[in-house]
Amino acid sequence: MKANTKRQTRQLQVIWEAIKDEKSHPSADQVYEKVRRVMPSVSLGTVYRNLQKLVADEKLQVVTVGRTQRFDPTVEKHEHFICEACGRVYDFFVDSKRKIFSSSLPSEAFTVTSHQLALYGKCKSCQG
Amino acid sequence: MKANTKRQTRQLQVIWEAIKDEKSHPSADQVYEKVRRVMPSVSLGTVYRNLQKLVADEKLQVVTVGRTQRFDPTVEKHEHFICEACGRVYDFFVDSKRKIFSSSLPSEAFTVTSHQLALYGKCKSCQG
DNA sequence: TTTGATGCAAATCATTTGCATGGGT
DNA sequence: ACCCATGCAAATGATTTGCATCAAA
Repeated sequence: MKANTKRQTRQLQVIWEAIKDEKSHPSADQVYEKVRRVMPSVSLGTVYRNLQKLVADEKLQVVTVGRTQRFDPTVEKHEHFICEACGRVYDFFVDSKRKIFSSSLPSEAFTVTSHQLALYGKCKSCQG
Repeated sequence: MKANTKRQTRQLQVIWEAIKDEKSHPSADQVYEKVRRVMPSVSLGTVYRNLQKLVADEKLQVVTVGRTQRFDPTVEKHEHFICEACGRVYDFFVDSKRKIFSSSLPSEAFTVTSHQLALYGKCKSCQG
């Protein structure tokens, strides 16, 4: 907790506690509902603002599914599999990315700073 | 023009004309503005509905940039480079994708039906 | 005490939808 | 004539923001 985070408020602590071990890639609203249980007076705006801070501090990553941002406490570089049946998001790791990307750029004049790879399909719980 | 498209309306024709040779990956609103010039009475809702039809008919592809859908008349499978400085979107093609993806799935129990790869950075017009 | 953070509500942005009317077929 | 498509406006969903007040430092 540093950089963009200037004050250690109780709501920031509670929000971080609510998401730090989440594997479900919750939306801001889902985080809000979870935080509400322990701090009913929290506001949705505060949840949004603190999630932004955590992202800026690189304690969270964002995955966009449809029109909704979802938050992932796994910050190591990784990719996502999005189940089109149930909406669940799964993390997975690829090692051989670097060479793939650098060999297929539109031109050397393009500087790549990041990338995003998402696979869509049916997860194992939704087969059949 | 078939499948989901049941009627050949003038607005559908005009909307298709407006986007079919576009390289700029316009948003619905940008298509609307362009269509308005030739058909001032068109409504934004109609533009949205017809863009959806064209996507369903596989005459257009969607690229999501931030919270906004952008439309691409290039329907062959390809990837996107998104310039974080100017917002422009560039198409590019990768051949060796298949082997990469199939070798890095979370598990064989996951069925992948599509994927989306986007590179972010600075395009050649925005260097320096 | 100072000033960033909060709660609340209103605002914004992109997109969708309900409904009466219009226009393809 | 049928009934899908349109124009319009209101509704929706996600997220942001203005502002008076509160509480970390």
